[in-house]
Amino acid sequence: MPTFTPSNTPSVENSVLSRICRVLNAIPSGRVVTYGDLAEMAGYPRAARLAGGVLRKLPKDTRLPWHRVINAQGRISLPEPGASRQRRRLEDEGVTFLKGRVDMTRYRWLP
DNA sequence: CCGCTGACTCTTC
DNA sequence: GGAAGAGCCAGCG
Repeated sequence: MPTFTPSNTPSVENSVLSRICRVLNAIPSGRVVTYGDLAEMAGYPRAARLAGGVLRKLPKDTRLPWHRVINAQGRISLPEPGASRQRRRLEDEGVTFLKGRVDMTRYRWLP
């Protein structure tokens, strides 16, 4: 979670980013969600691209499970070399890929 | 206020 | 199933 100071009133950091991060932390290991799901669960229906934008700006060393977010097709949207890292992390958590795709019916997290 | 930009999605061919 | 086009939404210059 980012650190806030009462002085700065970040439009992005506070609302969107904090909500996204909260949802992100709630995703169990070995499960995945789509960008659309992430945005919706954060309170921004149909703002899938927004979710992607937030993830893109996360620091490389973040502890957040950013790798559990994939696109609606079950594919990784992150360009290389990130894609390889993401896939490896998911596989480490037990998520299997079939023909480059994640079996959404089995791993998609739906609270 | 305007216009452009995306780790996106959905619908149609 | 893959390509193409049209929505979508908030942030940013």
